[in-house]
Parts: sequence; C-alpha cells; structure tokens
Amino acid sequence: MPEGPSLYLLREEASVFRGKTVRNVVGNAKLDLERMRGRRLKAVRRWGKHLLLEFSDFTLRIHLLMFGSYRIDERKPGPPRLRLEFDNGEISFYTCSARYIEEPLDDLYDWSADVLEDAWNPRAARKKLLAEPSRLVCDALLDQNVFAGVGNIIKNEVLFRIGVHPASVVGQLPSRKLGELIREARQYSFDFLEWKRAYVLKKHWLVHTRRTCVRCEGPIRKLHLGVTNRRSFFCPHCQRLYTAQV
DNA sequence: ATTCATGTTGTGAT
DNA sequence: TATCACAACATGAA
Repeated sequence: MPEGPSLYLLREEASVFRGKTVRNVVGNAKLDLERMRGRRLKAVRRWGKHLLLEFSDFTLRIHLLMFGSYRIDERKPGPPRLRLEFDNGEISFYTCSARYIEEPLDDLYDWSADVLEDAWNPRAARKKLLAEPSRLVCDALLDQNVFAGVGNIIKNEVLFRIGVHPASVVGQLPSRKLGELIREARQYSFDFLEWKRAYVLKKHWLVHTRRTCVRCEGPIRKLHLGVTNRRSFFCPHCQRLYTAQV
C-alpha cells in the first residue's frame, strides 16, 4: 500500500471530509480519540508517507507502515485502529501508526523534500545527497529527509530507469547522473501515481520483483543492500556500478 | 503451510 | 552521550 503516491491518493479520497465535523470516533489506537469528537477537520494534508488530518490546534498523523490499509464508507472485519465518522461518511484505518502532532505543520515538515509537492526542490536534494557522499544510492533514495515519499519499489524502478546499480556510491556518480536520479525520483513517483490510480501499477514494473531484464533479457539479481537492507532488484548488465576507485 | 514484504520507531547494547 | 543493530508491530499475497 504505502509509498508516497498511494498516500497522495488517500489524501485525495479523504479530502471529502475537509471542513466536516467529527461526529463519532472509535478504535483501538492508544490515543485520546475523544479529543477529535465534535471537532471540525480543517485540512487533509500529506507529507511523504504521512497522512495529516489537521484540526485547528493539533493534527492527527497516520502512517500506514508496511501493512496498513484504510476504507472509506465501508469496513473490514475486525476493529479498526481508528475510525472517524462524519455527516457525509466515514474513514477507517487498520494496522497503522496514529499519533498527534501539536506543532504547526509548517514548523515540522519540509515540504520541499516531498517529491510529489509543487514545492519540491531538486537543488536542495542534490545538496543533501552531496553532504553524505559515501552513502549507497539505494540508501539515499529511501532517505525521507531527501526524498520524502520514495519507497522501495520507487527506489528499484528509478535506479533501473537511469541505469545505476543500487550499490553505487552517491559521491561517485557523475553530476549529470545525480541529476537524473533526482529528476526520476520525482518523475517515477508521478508515473507510479497514475498507474496506481488506474490499477495498473504492477504491470509497469520493469525490475521490481522481476526475474528477467526487459531490456537485455538477462537475469535480474535480488540482494538486500545498504544499511537499509531492503530488497534491491537490478540488472547487473544494464545498471552500472559507480564505486570508489582502488 | 510457511515465508516474506510498498516501513518506521523504540529499546537496549556497545 | 552517541551510535548502532535488531526487535516489534501485524496483514495478506505468493
């Protein structure tokens, strides 16, 4: 479910409750849910993989983690982590992290780090990347402070698109390649978004979970790489390894 | 049936 | 004190 584009769609769907008053709240979240009863939902926002339900003096932050899910105007069997009921419908969240944020969102979130935002700032991303030049690109792409919203699928697909091996060292990428990395992190996220919206995401994966390279027909390798130790799928023939010279 | 995965946070060891 | 490795969370697809 939950990379940035999926949260983008969730935000869109949940925005029907903007301006509505919470009539009832239930759930097993370890939060003072009563706090939201009778309160008006001021805005529905998103940053990276966070859904932000903003009230006048606090915000409910939902993170779907790996297995989280939600339903609008329908219910899964079993108790929700959290359900908000409004006059025009309801939204239920399952298996997610829910917490309150007390600070103004603009104080907490760097909107320019979100690859799906108008405020996205590729130059700031480049600067952050070059500040830690010894990192592997597979780790850097998952860094939410640099690429908020990018997840493991986007990571793998971006690296395939630009022909870069996931174990490449950030500081060893030619400047132009680094520019491609940054550009595709955003572009692929928008492609992901439209494919997800049309329920055709998986068939567009070129490398993630695949066994054969669509370009050279050679075998795809699968390794758990980097400090993040997440699955990296790559074609050793089509994706070049940029690494420190000995 | 069992394994594993679109992710983050907290804890305890070093 | 700071950093790091790993456990915990918990669902459903393959």
